Amino acid sequence: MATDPQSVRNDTALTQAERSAASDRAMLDAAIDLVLEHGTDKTTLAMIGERAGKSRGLATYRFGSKGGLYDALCKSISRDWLACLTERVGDKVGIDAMCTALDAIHDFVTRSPREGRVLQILHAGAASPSSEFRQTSIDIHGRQQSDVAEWVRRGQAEGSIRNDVDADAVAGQYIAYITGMTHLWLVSPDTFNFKSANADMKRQLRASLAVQGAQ
Amino acid sequence: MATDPQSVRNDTALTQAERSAASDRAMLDAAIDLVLEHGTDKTTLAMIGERAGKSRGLATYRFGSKGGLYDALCKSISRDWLACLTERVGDKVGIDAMCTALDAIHDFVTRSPREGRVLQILHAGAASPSSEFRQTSIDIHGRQQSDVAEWVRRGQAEGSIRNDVDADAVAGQYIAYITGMTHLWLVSPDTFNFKSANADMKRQLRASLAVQGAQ
DNA sequence: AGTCACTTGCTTGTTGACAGCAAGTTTTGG
DNA sequence: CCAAAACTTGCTGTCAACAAGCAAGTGACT
Repeated sequence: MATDPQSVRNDTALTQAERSAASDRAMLDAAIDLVLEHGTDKTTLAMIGERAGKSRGLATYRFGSKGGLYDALCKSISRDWLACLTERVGDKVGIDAMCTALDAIHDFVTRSPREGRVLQILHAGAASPSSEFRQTSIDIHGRQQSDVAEWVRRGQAEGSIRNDVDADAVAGQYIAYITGMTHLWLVSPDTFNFKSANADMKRQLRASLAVQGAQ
Repeated sequence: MATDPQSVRNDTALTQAERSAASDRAMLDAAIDLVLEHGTDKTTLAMIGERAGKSRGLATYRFGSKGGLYDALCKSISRDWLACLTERVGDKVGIDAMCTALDAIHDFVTRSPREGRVLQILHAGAASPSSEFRQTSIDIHGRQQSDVAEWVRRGQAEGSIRNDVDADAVAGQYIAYITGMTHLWLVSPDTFNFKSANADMKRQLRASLAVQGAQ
């Protein structure tokens, strides 16, 4: 009973959990900076640890390996993106949900351009056979695709989407388009007009999915 | 005319140019193997030189750097792909050209799966800020996109494509879709049905671009 | 033909940097 | 005070990049 931890801990002292959470965040933030500057391969674990105000070895110690760190970073940003998406889409379904998702992508990339770019770079890296978050990337795409397919099915149920389209096929095309569009924007942001591409896509979605005369 | 080099050269002796061309090819072939096995980053220049039957230092000497080698490899495979594409498409225009190009992709990936996969991996790598063939990748996409836009315009000129669509916007969407589709197929070939995705896309192209009542 | 000056293809030695590990040191908390 | 957790430092093997060199090829001139 005698000891009271809080009485002897000053402002800077944190609990163990707080310490590690804070240093994890600092290192992931540093990793975002460095990946944007130098890419994933020319960023070193020592650079990440030191920019986070820690030692050169901490990143390795905490995340196990370079791939492990990027996997954690991918999951962290994906969480934010998913939060942004679900907040925007809410419980919309059908064409509305698909169009709102396009807006959500644009919003996320505008509000968090650094995180958005890094997420793209990481997903692109999943193409490599040696990638450690290949499976993570596959899972994310799979989940997004089944979400979209569900939007389409509910749109058909409520009568806003034609019944003669295959929900899974539409979802596949939609996800492929988004994947390609974000990749092209990432590689050359100047020659790619995100906003007008989105407007075109929305028009396209309505034209090909909406039931005749509806909307 | 006095000297006749060919008379004194035996079977195994090659001219300098032939020698370097042969070793370049051998190293690019070795690089394809190794990139498929280990990815770009875990493949070493020494491995490439040695699998090509040469020394560990030749790849660096000839291509200057790891990035330089991958840039050369990207250009080499792109040449084959472009040849395959132009052979298939010929002087088709409009929706025909766009659908044939989808078939050409499927053909190329079926006939040269190794080259196709490596090309995808390299293009994905262009996402990194440190990539040395970033510009190469941008140029290739730009050229493809303007080719597609030209197909659309000629299709409009010959009356097979509606006049109220914007050729550049259509080309952008088409290229974005192809980019995403090939990426998704690369990352998880098992969960992605290339053939049926192509069929869906063709239907989609005809539905959204064809003049009412034509075809 | 012969040999000499020069170029080109290729190999080997070396250096600096990095990932990953292991053995330590400091901080926390009971 | 001591165990556990957070963190640092020392070290090793590997790699990209470079540089110095060797050997085969090439052309010019006799």
